[in-house]
Amino acid sequence: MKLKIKDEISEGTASRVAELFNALSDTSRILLLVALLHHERNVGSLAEMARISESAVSHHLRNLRLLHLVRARKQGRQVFYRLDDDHISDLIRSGLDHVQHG
Amino acid sequence: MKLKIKDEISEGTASRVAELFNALSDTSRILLLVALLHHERNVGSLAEMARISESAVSHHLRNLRLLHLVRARKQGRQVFYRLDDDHISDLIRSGLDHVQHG
DNA sequence: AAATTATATGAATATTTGTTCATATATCAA
DNA sequence: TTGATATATGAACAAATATTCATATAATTT
Repeated sequence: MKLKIKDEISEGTASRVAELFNALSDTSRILLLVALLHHERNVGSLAEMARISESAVSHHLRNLRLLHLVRARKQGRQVFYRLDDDHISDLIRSGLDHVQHG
Repeated sequence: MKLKIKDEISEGTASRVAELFNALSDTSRILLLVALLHHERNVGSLAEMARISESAVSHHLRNLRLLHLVRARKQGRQVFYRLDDDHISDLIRSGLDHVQHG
């Protein structure tokens, strides 16, 4: 079902939307989030997949956590991350879709 | 229909997805794009709605045009902009939706 | 307890980028 | 043609930010 959306929104709302998309506006973070589309993964595994240092991954995950895009689960000394909800994966899928086909 | 997406993509693909979302990662550009959700509008009207200078609007529109997010139509000395396709409005709607409800 | 492993954090740096200002181009009016 | 209007563009500056490096914390192993 497609909701109707006013063609004028508050600057505050616009700013929050921008903030959300901004979290998706970095190559490394896209690699991280795509890696989380199906399974949860720990930081080390994510670092490998995005080919950046674990420190860099940790910084990214912190931002993603603050925006509620990912959730953390600690198990022993590892921390497993997963996408916070289905809406996030839909957004990522839409972006991928737009780039690959449409 | 939900497509299955591999949980590992090339860095090139990730970079293009990031570039797409990056275009949506600025408050002014969100205000501009939301203003275009229903009607096409000229630059002056867009500047009013986003409350930034026409020059700033023009710079933003240039980037959005290069990424094929908006299309321009010249009529007399005015230039009317509209969203390039439905996929774009879906993305914006999803972002708004995520911020306002979900 | 000491050493090792996994992750987090703060500071510093380099790069990117949004806006402004000045100026350019194009179209219309007088 | 001259002047006014609408939009575009380039340079410059300030602000935001991704990564690295060094260090900290927490959990496990020896």
